Amino acid sequence: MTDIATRRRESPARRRVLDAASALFYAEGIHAVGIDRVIAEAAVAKATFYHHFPSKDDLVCAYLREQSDLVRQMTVPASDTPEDRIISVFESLGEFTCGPGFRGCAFVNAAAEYPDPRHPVRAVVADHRAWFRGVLRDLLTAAGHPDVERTATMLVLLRDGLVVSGDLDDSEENRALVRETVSRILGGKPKGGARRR
Amino acid sequence: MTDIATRRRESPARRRVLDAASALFYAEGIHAVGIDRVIAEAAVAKATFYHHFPSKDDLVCAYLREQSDLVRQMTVPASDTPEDRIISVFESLGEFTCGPGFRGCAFVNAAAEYPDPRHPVRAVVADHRAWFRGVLRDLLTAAGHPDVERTATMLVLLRDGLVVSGDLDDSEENRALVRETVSRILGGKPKGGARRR
DNA sequence: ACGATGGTAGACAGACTTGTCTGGTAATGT
DNA sequence: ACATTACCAGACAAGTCTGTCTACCATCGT
Repeated sequence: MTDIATRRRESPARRRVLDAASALFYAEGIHAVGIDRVIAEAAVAKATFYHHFPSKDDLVCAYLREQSDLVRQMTVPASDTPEDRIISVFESLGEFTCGPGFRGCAFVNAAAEYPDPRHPVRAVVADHRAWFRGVLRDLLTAAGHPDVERTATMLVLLRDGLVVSGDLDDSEENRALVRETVSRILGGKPKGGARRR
Repeated sequence: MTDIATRRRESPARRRVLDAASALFYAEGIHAVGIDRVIAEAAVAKATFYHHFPSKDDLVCAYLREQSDLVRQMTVPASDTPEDRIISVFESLGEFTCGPGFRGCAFVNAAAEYPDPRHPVRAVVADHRAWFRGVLRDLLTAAGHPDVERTATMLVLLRDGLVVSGDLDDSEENRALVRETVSRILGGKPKGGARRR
């Protein structure tokens, strides 16, 4: 979606607005950043801003959609086996949470600020999450995993844990455990109704 | 901390403010709820509010401290074996995320709205997380688990996953998988450096 | 009897919020 | 040549935000 050709065609002012908004919203939170801050940082007139984005909500959705696009472009797991590809996805995630400016997941953080499930922002978040779950489902299926749906759900839990704890706890410690955690989740074979106890 | 004796001794107006603030902050977010909303809901004069809470930040911290106290009171895992107690803690959490008014974790949501790690709100969040990790560490130690620290870290990741995904995805599905997920995390024995490939 | 404490009601200040509107300039496509 | 489009600068409206302040009332311990 947001490839180079599209960017070249798009208006420079709009680009500056989106870049400024992304940096500010992610670093400081959405409600905490006013339109005036965004247009000042983007060096854009107010009328120009409202020409490209009819409301702040539109800007927020555009910000999240672009983040989703960027994540999708970066998530191209290139490894030998499908199982290694799953591990690769999560190791990238673990490294991401150790990055210098990491402040949690843009989607989780945005959802915390927009509690109404019917709000458009929530739809963008849900769309992104559905995509990620689909990636995991495909990889598990390709790996011939015997319990695709349930394991995909568990891996989504791990994903959310990594982005939250990566912001609030020691992200290096988490990164060092990513591989082992994925292995434990993948490796526990349920084998019918037999439960440990 | 917040036991019945303390509550009886405390001022009714302050109690109403804290109750109103807790409900509003949790349901709608902190930045989205102004002081005027809180004092109107609590039926309290503005001067009275600022008498008990010098600033909004103080109110937010008091809200989170009380939530932490409530969680600690509710987290009294009564089961036979320590391992069952761990499962019990997470099954309670899974049920909690299925509750009617569940809107995610108060601490995670608050942290999303206060990105500055040096902010007092972040200290309350960190304190709560340290307590929870300590509970897991103690239970794992009591259970004689061979890998206490690393497994505690993984279980914290699971906790964060449950509270985030419980708000954004199908919380019933997560609840149905809690027991199995904890088992997989506990059960995968690292046994020296042997890694699956 | 009296001061301290805790409470109510509401005006006020000053900053900040989103969003609209006027007016003018520059580039671009037909 | 001309209309459309994109852009800039900034005033403005109407509301909300946190926090302060005045003025008054009730209760209670000493």
